[in-house]
Amino acid sequence: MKTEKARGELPPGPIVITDDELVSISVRDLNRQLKMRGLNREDIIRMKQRRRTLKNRGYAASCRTKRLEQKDDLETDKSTLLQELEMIRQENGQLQDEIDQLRHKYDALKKFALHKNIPLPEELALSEP
Amino acid sequence: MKTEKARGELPPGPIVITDDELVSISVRDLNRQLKMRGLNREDIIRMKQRRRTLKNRGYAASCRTKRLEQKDDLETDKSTLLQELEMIRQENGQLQDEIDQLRHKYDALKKFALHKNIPLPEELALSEP
DNA sequence: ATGATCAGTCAGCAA
DNA sequence: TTGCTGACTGATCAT
Repeated sequence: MKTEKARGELPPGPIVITDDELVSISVRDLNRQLKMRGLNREDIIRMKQRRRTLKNRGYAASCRTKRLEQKDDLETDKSTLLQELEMIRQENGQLQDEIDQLRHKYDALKKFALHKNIPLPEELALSEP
Repeated sequence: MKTEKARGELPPGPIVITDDELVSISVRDLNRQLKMRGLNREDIIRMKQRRRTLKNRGYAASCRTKRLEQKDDLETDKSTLLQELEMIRQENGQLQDEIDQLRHKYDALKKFALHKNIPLPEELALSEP
């Protein structure tokens, strides 16, 4: 970052405006200020260019910040998804266990009926693959 | 990218070496070459600096490439995880359906026994919340 | 004109 | 010395 020049109250001199002011001032006001003091076309062009450069400096900073934010977002998304996946995998295992238990009990019930020679209705006698 | 200067076969002149050569040559060889031709200390310093700059240009390119790759990796990881999550959610739903079906059939079997006044063994008579 | 982004340059850190 | 990265600059593109 370039150092900032201190500025008095509008002394007509070579240093007319600080960087901060130059970037924030509107084009209209800038032109007015430039006209108020008598400035070379060269100086005016230089001033305009300095303004553009300062703006660019800001844009570049935004760009970098944005890039970092996007990266952070992606990383956050990723770890969130990983956690979510882990949760669901666990849930999945529990469901599988539940199925196994149910199937066991169902089979036991059928076996009981079979031993007792109790005929089951067709739709209840089917086995589960 | 800066343009590349063509070079003849070691003519002792101001242009001694191309950019490509300058970045790839070893420091030892560079020093040898510089000594072979009689060069100012200034020219030598300039040459060294040019070499460093060229190297930096390459480093910057690597840095950008790397950054892009990492971003791509993150994005790939993310979409993979999303797919995986979708798969597992579906699987989960299927398991849940299976459980519901099993539970229905189990209940039906118990109800059947109840109507027929068939006493069930205790561990088979329990209901599942 | 403004804003964003790329490639190149330099400073400064780390290996 | 080498390699990497943050910040700055100018070029270039789009709005």
